[in-house]
Amino acid sequence: MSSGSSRASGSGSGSGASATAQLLWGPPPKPARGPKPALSLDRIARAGIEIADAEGLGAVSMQRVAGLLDYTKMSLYRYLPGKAELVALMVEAAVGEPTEPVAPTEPSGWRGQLLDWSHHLAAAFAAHPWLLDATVGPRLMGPRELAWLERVVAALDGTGLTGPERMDAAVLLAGHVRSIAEQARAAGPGGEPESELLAALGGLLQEHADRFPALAAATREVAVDGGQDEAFGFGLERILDGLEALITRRSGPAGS
Amino acid sequence: MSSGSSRASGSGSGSGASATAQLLWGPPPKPARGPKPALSLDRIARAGIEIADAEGLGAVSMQRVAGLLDYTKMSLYRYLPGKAELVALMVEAAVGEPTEPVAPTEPSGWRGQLLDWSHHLAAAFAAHPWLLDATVGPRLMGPRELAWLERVVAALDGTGLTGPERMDAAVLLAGHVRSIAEQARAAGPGGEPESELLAALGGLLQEHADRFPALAAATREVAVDGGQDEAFGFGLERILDGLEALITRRSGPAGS
DNA sequence: CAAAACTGTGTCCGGCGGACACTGATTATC
DNA sequence: GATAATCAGTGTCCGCCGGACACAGTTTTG
Repeated sequence: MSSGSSRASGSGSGSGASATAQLLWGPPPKPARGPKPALSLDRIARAGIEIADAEGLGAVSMQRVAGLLDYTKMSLYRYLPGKAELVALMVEAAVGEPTEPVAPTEPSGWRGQLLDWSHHLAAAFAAHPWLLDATVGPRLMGPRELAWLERVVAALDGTGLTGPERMDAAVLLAGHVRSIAEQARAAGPGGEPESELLAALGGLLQEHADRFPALAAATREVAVDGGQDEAFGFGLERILDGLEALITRRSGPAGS
Repeated sequence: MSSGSSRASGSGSGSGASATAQLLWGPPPKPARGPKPALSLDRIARAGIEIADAEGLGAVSMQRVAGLLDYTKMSLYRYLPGKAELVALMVEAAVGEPTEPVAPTEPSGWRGQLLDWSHHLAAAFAAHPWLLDATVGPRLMGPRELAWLERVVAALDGTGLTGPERMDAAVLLAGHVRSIAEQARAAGPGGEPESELLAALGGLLQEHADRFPALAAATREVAVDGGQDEAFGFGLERILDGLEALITRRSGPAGS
């Protein structure tokens, strides 16, 4: 199901969406009658994260997670309806609480807020690269994840942007952070500029430079410039510039 | 998976990267000695696309593809080293040849070029939603895919942007198109505004509106506004505005 | 005509997510 | 305190996946 993703779940017992919602949003730890559970959702999620951090999301299977906790695979199904829910919990645990706004809301402070937010999000992706795999496609988000979204939308309060526009801006920013994070991962966990993959791609590009003249020329310059950090900042500044242009264009003629 | 995705291949026989490269870039159809192959890479890829279009990338397995062609699974391995290569071929076949630039390169024609390019890319994602799943993470790109990238980089020739900056702009645009395409897919293949998933998310959001005030307020307005199309255009205009700001800022003081 | 080379097949393996029936511990009720 | 309901953890089974490998059949080369 890993790569398959999209529409696959919901085959088994519960209604997939609401089951996930219950786990992510309303986990009332009812006092039960039988024996006390030896495991907990938190421990399970942390075990999954440990595996994913070390070997990627593909290495996370029920058996692996259970084995790491010295239990059998089926024990986990007493806590989670399926693997999709496990991943959802892992994501929710790994993203962490969003950081507080740096400064209340100075005039044009939104730009600093968004900059800060983007860097924090990028840091989360860097710390847990598998988040890129776990957050693709339509899914149900947890409270932590929504809180991140809330922060960026709230930062745009008072800018004159409509609600949908603020949402669109959030999507725009998040998309950029994702793109760069994926690019950075392709280049290798460390700073090595040449993963076997990038080297192969570069070789092919130079080999067929006649078919891709602009591209070949552009990539030849990359070595001189920095790397992914530059790309991150560049796109970020472009987006913020674009937002600023819209905001001033709207408030300019009427207000100040 | 999907999700497995990332680093999983390369276990078996050939060196994963170069094998894929050979299939995508240099397929010299050598005249062979034995019986003529009854299948072809093209037919196999098209069968895979047919399944993926109908049921998503998760439904694409060797057995399914082989079955659709009335062959057995192992026959396919005579043509492809593994599933990763199959997906790579499917992507390369599905993206299609990039469209020609609309107008040579008028002054500030780059903006129209990029707009056109983005819409064509969005159309590709809409026609084959599984492309979103198939193009995540570090992969080797085929000539068609590189040609798309080439077109956007070429469109920025003569704008004063450096090579890396042009690449960064391409990543920025592509990331935006991806984000919107994923959002659109979540809303449902048709135009239904309420997939079960979005409804659940909206319900949760209103239920906890106190924790996400800005978000709750922003999403309440969504119904009034259009939908994903607006989001696409909005982000696109912001990015282009940001690029234009940089371009004019650079060439302004010196040139015209 | 033989031999080599190649295509397609059947069978097997380990691993995956998950269903289901079961044992055993715990606790609420009488 | 005895009993019955309930729930945690286990073992076994299934179908499906990607892939390895040996084999049969066919066609070209010498």
